[in-house]
Amino acid sequence: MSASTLKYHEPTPSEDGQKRRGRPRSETSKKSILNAVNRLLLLSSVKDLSIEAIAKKAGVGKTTIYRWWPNKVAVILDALLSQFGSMQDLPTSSTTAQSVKNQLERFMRLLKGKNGKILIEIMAEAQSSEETLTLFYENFMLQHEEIMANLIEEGKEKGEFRKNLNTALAVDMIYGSIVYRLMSGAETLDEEFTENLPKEAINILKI
Amino acid sequence: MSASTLKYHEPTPSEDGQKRRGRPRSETSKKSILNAVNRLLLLSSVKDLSIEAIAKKAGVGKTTIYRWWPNKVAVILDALLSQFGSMQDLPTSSTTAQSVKNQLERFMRLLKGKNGKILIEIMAEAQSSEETLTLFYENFMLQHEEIMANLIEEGKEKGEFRKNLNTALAVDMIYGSIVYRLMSGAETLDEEFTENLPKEAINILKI
Amino acid sequence: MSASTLKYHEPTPSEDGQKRRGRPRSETSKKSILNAVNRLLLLSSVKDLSIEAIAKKAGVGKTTIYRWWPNKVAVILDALLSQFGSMQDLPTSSTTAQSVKNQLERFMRLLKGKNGKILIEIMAEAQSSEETLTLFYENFMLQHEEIMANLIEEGKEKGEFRKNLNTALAVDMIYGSIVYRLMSGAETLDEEFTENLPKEAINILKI
Amino acid sequence: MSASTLKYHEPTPSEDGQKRRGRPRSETSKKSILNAVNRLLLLSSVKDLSIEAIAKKAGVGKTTIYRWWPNKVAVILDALLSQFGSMQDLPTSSTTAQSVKNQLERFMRLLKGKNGKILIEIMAEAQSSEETLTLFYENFMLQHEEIMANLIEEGKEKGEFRKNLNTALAVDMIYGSIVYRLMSGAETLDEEFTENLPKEAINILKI
DNA sequence: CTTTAACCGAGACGGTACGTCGTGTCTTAAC
DNA sequence: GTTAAGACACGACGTACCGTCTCGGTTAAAG
Repeated sequence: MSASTLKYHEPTPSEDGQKRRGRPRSETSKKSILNAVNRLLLLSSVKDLSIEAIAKKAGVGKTTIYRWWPNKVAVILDALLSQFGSMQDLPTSSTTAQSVKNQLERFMRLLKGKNGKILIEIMAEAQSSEETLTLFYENFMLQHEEIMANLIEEGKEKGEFRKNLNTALAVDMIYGSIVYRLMSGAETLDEEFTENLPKEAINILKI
Repeated sequence: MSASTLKYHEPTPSEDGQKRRGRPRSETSKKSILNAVNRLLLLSSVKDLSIEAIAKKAGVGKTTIYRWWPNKVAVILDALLSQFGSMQDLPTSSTTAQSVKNQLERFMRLLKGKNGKILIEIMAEAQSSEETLTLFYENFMLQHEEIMANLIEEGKEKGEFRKNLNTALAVDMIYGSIVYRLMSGAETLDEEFTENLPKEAINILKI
Repeated sequence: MSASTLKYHEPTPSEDGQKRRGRPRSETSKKSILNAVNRLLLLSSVKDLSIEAIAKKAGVGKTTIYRWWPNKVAVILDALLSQFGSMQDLPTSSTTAQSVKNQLERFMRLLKGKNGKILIEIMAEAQSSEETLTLFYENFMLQHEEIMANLIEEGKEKGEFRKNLNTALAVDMIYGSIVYRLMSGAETLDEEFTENLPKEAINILKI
Repeated sequence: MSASTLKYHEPTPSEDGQKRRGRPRSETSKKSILNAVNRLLLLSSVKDLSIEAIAKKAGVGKTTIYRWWPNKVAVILDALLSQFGSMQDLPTSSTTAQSVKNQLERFMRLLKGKNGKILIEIMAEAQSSEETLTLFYENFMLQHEEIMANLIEEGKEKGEFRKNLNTALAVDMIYGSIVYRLMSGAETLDEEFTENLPKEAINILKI
């Protein structure tokens, strides 16, 4: 499974057999846009990052950006995901509890350093419209949630976890605590948090 | 304890004995500003709400707003808190678990309807700067967190809750799940969620 | 010779052979701006005329005005000159004295009615900075001064005018008297003045 | 005759015999206001000088300024005239021509250095309303004009000057040339001008 | 020797306009 | 048909002053 790109990038009539007419989409432009975003994010917040600045830094017309992404959130999310690389399935572990732990650690490793801050800023920015919110949610959070939900269900079936556990709620609590911590002013996820969360998560899941 | 106002409203030299010079702050203006914000929030999102629109609606100069609040988040947060009214201490219940439940239900009742959406939008807006973030956190979330943290500690001492529980983490998980749910696109906290969260919260705290 | 436009209107790289890139300047906007200024000047003074009002009346963004003119004086001067139309050379007359008279009458005709008042208000407004002052002087007064100075020199050579006459001073006196009269509160140049000035001007020039 | 103050400074019911009740006007404030204006004029233009800045520099409430002067032009004009000191009548000279010369030189001496620039800026600022214009004209220019007009009439009667001379026009030309020169960008009246103007003025007046 | 009235400083008030920035759209010529 | 360039209408920003107002306090003449 891959989380590395959004689905905007196929030129519009994507599904017909014959070749598209006219000048093809410039891959160079796409790369330099995502590249520019990533470089700019080192210097400024998501809020302060403007499409205009991206276009200028990337040496690209604003139109080119607007043609391929619907809004700022989409571009930045795309740039961020391009950094994360593809999300391989985790190798299955001995116990489900261990799998949960692995999964959580992998997720938090993604958000180490500036990335956590940036992701939270994107999530915040995404709140401004229904459209961007689902864009963000479905392209990023949802897949992590699904993996975790499946693991929990698996644990419940195997008798490792409490049967009376509300899976959806547990997922909200686990990912919610990470998001909430980052939103409360923590610059990054400190070591204490990254160590304790998986342990405590297991505690609340187990019988 | 009161959550009804921010600390911006004392004219600058607040604590000295002698009287302030010059024309005193207009309480009428203050009220009409907070009022305007509350009325405007019914029609538009926090993002789309402009200082200019508030000033116009309130029949007030923009300067008057900027004189008393440092930014949009502060005004809106203030207006919202003025709606919530003061936060009385909860009457102590039979068990700590019950107190936790009561406290959570009270919190979620505050966020019923549009208020939940608005609060999350403020929280999102507040992400744009360190300053607004602490403003939001310290004037709203922090006091709720503290109440809950105290209850959990109390429960641990009384032997009601697990001794090995990480209090801070538990608080993050509980409030995080609410915030995260609202941030994920839920227009409001549905009945299912508001019923299940307190139950599950007790489950993870108890032995 | 033409006095009908300032030199702001050539897009920046004016003199190179190759075509300019990007969307070209909108002539429609330019016209509607100058038009709006001229209509607004009928109702309000130069001082009370705001860039914002012009933009609104012209149905144009403020930025479009700021893009092409450096300040209010420049726009208004431009609008006024667009009214005056181009300045043809006068047909040479029998005597230089007659030419001087013709030139003066033409100048004063330009300033009949509201135009005199407006021009003086622009001149007044232009005093606020070195930049606007030279803008005004070089784009309007200077050419009139030069014509007059040339005529006076010609008259001196032909023996019509006093050899010991200080040409520059004479020009200052003649145009100065007009400007000064308008600045002293005269709404317009009255008939008495417009009749007498040319006569008296000839008197002080002649032997 | 005195040109050193405007007539604003008598407290409102000026002409009745008995003393006014209440706290009398503070002369200290008046002085520090005029003083502040003169100091500020060394640093900024008349246009950029704000009532607020004057009040601050003078350590005075804005209300105090507005109580005694109707507008900015009035305050600044007042401050400038307080610098000029009183205008004594000139001692009569041998010839009227000499008197004219003396009068002109005295006038131009007043405008040496920054004062010329400032006066012209006041005159420019005064153009914005009928009221300020007459204020400026009647409190400053008019008395100079009258002296000159009287001298010219005297010269005509004595047979020194041309009988067919239009006195009003001559006055406009003479003072107009000075004003116009200063308005055209000259920082000050240079030596050449101050030497030549009186000579040329006599030339155009004489037979 | 208290009242009364006008003054004073400070500074908040409702406004207006400023000049700038970013949005998303558009119109060119070049490829 | 896409691209870079860049002009466009629009809307909001935060600031500066305007002229007015409202306080507490002062300073005199009038009662």
